[in-house]
Amino acid sequence: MSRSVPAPMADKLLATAGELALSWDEVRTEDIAEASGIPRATLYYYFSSKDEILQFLLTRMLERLTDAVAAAEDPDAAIPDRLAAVVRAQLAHLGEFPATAQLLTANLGKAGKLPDLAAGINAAFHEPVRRLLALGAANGTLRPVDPEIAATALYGAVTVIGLRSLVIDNHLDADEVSGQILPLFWSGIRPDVRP
Amino acid sequence: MSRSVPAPMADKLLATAGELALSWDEVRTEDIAEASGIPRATLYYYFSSKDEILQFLLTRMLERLTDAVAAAEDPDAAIPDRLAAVVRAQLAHLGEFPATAQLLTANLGKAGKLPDLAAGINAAFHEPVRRLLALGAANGTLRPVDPEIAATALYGAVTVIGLRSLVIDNHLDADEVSGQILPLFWSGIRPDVRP
DNA sequence: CGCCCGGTTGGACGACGCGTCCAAGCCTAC
DNA sequence: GTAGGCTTGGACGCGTCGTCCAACCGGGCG
Repeated sequence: MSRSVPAPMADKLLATAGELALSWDEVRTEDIAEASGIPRATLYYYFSSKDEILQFLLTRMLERLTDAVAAAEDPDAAIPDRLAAVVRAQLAHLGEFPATAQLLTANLGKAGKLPDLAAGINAAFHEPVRRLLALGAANGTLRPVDPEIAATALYGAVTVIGLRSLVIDNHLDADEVSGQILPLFWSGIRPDVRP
Repeated sequence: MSRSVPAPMADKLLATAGELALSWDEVRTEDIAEASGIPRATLYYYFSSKDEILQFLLTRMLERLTDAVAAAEDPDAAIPDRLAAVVRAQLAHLGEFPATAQLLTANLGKAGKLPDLAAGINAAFHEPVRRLLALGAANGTLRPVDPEIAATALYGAVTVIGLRSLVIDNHLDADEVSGQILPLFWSGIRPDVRP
């Protein structure tokens, strides 16, 4: 169990994530200390292991994303628009904090064993989409599909396309990318019927 | 550079992947030795590092998948059917070799830095889908979408849904899962127009 | 037969990073 | 001024990786 981390230290850590290697076991505690300016002994005063530092970075990132998604949604708008807003907010977050986002996917092996991280991914990515898909199916503004499956598919598509954009282009334009993903999921790949 | 691995040793290693922890840095070389029956000294005779063993496992897995995908495709069938066959073959492979598939995604951080692994993922997952999407768009059997984006989206959706099925249900029925993914991508989530 | 040579193996070893511990310093509150 | 909590440097034990070597095995060849 870690002591509650003082805000300035949390900021330093989150700000420093970009300078660390992607594969967490190639990051030495001394690297974290150097990059963040927090000495090793102090890190171990607050965290009981290196993996707990990773967990801290990732849960903080997911909490912020969960909040950003909630803020992006206009409860009065039509479901398809709300869904678009959620996806755009998720992509915008990937673009804003690329380092932690890549840390998450690069270390899914560790992350998968931490229950609260799985819950965080669910709260930030899966659940907001699943809810809207179910609502839309119920009121007829979306075609009825299995919301569980479709939400998972969107999660996979959004994160993989987002990370691909980050890796290849080294940046991510949320409007541009969501403008590519959403029409694909909206209309599918069935050819338009000729009238 | 690793010596060419004798076939019996390769088989032992691939067969043993399921007994190893998901996070590669939690796997000790001694664990690999015990699980596979190949002594540590012999492993280091063929591989120059633990990561090279991981790379070997993953590239072999991706090569098999690439072959399976090529075999599943009937060049005379219609593009949408060929696309469905490709996706089904990918899911079937995830179901058949769940351990290596999970190893791949759990250690993307290491895998991402190895160029031939990235190429392997492309050859097994991305390229076959991209090609069909482009062909279908050209001959009108698929709605024209950016094949690059759509192939990436399908890759994300297929792997994430496949792994979710493996983790939750502990098995994967390729027909069932492809029967859920394909209609979603085929028709999208736009509500059907009332005539 | 005796030799060579490549593969196989056990065991020892150095390097290195993690996590622990302690003692000294510092600051604040009382 | 003193007590208690935070901060830090430095040293240490421990486990794992990767290396090395010497011994062994078995087949091919002169």
